Amino acid sequence: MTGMRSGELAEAAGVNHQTLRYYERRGLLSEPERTPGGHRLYPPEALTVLRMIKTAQRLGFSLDEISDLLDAGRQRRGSRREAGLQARVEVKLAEVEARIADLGLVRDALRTALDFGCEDLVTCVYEPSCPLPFANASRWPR
Amino acid sequence: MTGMRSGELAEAAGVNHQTLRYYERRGLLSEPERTPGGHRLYPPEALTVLRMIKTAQRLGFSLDEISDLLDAGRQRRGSRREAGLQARVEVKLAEVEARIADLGLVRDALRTALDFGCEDLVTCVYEPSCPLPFANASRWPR
DNA sequence: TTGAAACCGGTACCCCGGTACAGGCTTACC
DNA sequence: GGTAAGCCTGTACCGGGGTACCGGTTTCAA
Repeated sequence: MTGMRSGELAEAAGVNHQTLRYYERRGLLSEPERTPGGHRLYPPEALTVLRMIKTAQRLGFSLDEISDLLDAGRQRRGSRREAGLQARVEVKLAEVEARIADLGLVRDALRTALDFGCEDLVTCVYEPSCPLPFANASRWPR
Repeated sequence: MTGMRSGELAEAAGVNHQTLRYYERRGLLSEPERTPGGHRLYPPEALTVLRMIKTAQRLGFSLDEISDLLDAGRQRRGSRREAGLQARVEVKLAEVEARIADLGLVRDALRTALDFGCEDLVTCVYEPSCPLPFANASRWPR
């Protein structure tokens, strides 16, 4: 009866020990063996799964998406069923690129505000020459 | 007794009418006049403030930060106190640039996963040649 | 005058990814 | 066998930015 205790695994993976139970509830981490007294005993694979989860999170996948990814992987290794990692990565890549493009616009607007020397949003919004993107803000008199 | 009704303002600003009360509670929108019956009557400035809020949110500021920004602006117009918008924009610009850089790494990792043709994270993590950044993931035998 | 639409305050709930706490049991070591 | 550290379950809470529902009141136009 070997395996890692929950605290040990949490430490190795660099997560809070409560997170392990949370992932178990969410179905990301499968239920491990128990000692006769009911304490969890994780196999080494659990650490691998945790690292995968963290990597995927880092790549922008939500826990729900990661759950799908893991399930899809488990399916695939049995039957020849639909893979999808490639397809999902493509989708996520497009999302990330869109987000980068959008943040680029934000960055430009912030730089503009610096260059222009904006000192107060309330004044700026009344200032026709202020280049900040006040969407649809017709600038009121007074 | 003129002014916009709450539904009118919400519509004009493109926000949910509940959001107006929420912003009022958070101190972003000051309490407007009321009709004798207690209905809110907003001055046109309220729409301006809402557009400023939305613009600032778009630039990456949180509602707390926006609240500060608005307060700072109000202070400044009275006394010569505390400038701040420039400084805060600088900080926010740095944050946005850091986020862009980080997302650039994520994008690269996703592209790598596509190029490499990764089909399954569980397999990949055992595959020494897989280039995905499984941080600290020593690859287990079996 | 009547009736629908709009508005009121209060409170509860949503998503997301966890984190904390309470009260009790198990394990490990001396 | 004692005791401290570690673990168990269940439940509640965090933050950020809202959104929904309720029962009751006000407004406005026909």
